[in-house]
Amino acid sequence: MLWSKSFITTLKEMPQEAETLSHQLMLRAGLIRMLLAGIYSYLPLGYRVLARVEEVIRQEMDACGANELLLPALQPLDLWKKSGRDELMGEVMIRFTDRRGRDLCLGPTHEEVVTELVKNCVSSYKQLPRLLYQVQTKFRDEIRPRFGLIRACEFIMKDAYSFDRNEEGLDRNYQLMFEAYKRIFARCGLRVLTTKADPGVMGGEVSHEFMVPASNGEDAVLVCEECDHAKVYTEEGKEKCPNCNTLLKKINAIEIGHIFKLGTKYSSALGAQFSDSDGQLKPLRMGCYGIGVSRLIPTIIEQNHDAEGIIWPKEVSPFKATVVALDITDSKIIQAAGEIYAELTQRNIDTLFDERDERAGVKFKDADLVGIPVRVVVGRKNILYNKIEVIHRRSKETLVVERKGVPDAVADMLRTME
RNA sequence: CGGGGCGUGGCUCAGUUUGGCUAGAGCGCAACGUUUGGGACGUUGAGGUCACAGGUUCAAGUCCUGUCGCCCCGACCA
Repeated sequence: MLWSKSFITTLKEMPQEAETLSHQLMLRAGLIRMLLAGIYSYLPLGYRVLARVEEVIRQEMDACGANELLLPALQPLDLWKKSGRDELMGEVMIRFTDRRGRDLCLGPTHEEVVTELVKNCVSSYKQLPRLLYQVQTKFRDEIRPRFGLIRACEFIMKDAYSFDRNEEGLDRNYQLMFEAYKRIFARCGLRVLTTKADPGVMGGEVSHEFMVPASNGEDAVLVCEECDHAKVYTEEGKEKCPNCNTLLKKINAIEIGHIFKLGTKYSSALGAQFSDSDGQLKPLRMGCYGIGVSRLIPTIIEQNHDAEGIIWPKEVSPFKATVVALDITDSKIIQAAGEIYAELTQRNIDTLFDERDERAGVKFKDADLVGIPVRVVVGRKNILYNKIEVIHRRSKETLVVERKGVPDAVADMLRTME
C-alpha cells in the first residue's frame, strides 16, 4: 500500500484526551479516534491490526474444531428475563423499546441467544459435542469507560460456546480452549498469566482468567516471578508460590480472556435439553470462552513499545514491512524503492511504501511511531553503492545489503522474529 | 454516582488570578523560494459560535448560575 494514498493520521504531539500509554500511542499512530467516551472509530491502521488479531483467533478456534457463526446484537429482553440476568446486568445493558413496543437490548454478551439457538437445533446426544464461536460487537453502558479501547462501551469480543452431553465432555472442551488461548496470546506477542477466577454474573463453578501484566491494568494479581504462577489478588498477606516457594508479588494486569464452565445454568433456565443414549431428557452442559479482541490491541501495545512508538509483534502488525524512500525527487531512489516494494508484495509480504514527499526525519519518526517490524530504507548514501538498509524495529539492528538481496533479507528477518 | 482536573482554529497550548478596544503562539494546512539521512528555514495567506445556555456590566475568553463533553481516582468487567 502507498502511504501517500492511505488515510494515516499520525500525531506529532500527545493528545490531551489520553493519559494511558497505549491510548496515547493508538491515537498518535492513527489507529483510532474517539467519537464519545468509550466509543471509537477504527482508522485503517487500527482496523488492519484488528483484522490480524481476529485472524490469529480464527485460526486457533478453527483448529479446535469450533465453527464460526454470527449472532444478533439486537436481542429481546424476554430472553434475559428467563435467565434471570435482566436484573443482574442492570444499567450496564442498553435497553429500549422499538416501534412495535417490543422491549429490546443491545447484547452485552450472548449466552442466552446462543443457548436459544442450540436448543432449537440440537435434540440428540448424537449431535454433540458442539463448539461454536463468534467475533462480534458488544455493548455495555460502563460505569466508567477508560483507557481507550481497554474499557469501552462498544467493543469487539470473541466468544466461544461449548455444548456437551456430560461433565467429561465439558472438561475436554474447556481444556481445549485453555490451550488454544495460550497459543493465541503467545502469537499476539504477549506474556500472559492464568488465574483461577470468580465466575461472577456468568455463573458456573469454575473459571480461569488470562491476565497480561501492565502498569495500568485494572486487576491486581499475585504472581511468582520464577514460574509465572499467578492468582487473583484478594488481600494483603505474604504468600509463597506452591511450585517454587518464592514470595508472590502483587502486580497490575489487564484481563484479556476469561473462560467458564457454565454447567447447566443457561440450558436449564431456557429449557435447552437433549435426548441422551439412555432415553433421558437432559440439559446441555455448557462452557463459554471470551476474548476481549479490541482490548487486545492496547494490551499488545502496553507490552510492545519503546520511547519512539509501537513495536508490533509480526503476527498482528498492520504491515509486515515498510519501504521508506528518502528524497523521492532522486530518480535512482524512487525507482529502487518502487521495485523493492513490488518485489516484497510479490512475495506476499504485506508492505507499506512510504513514498511521500517528506523529509527523512518525518518519515523516520512516523515509521518508529507506527511500529512496522521491518523497515527498508532507500537513501542516497547507500544507493550509490547499490546497497539498501534493512532495519529491525525492535532491536534496531541494521543490515546493509546488496540491492538484489533485499527481499531475502526482509524475509529472513521476519522469519527469525518472535 | 461521589472526589479531582480540564474545555480557546485540525493538533498542543498561552491569555482567565486582577473584565478593557480588531483573541495570540507553535505545529499542521495553501502558495512561492531555499533546503533534503532523524519531525528544516524564510516570506505570504487561509482557518475561531473562546464547549453550550442564561445572567451581571458601559464592556465578558476572563465574573455569577445552570447544562453538556473529555481525562484521572473509586464500585463493574473482556
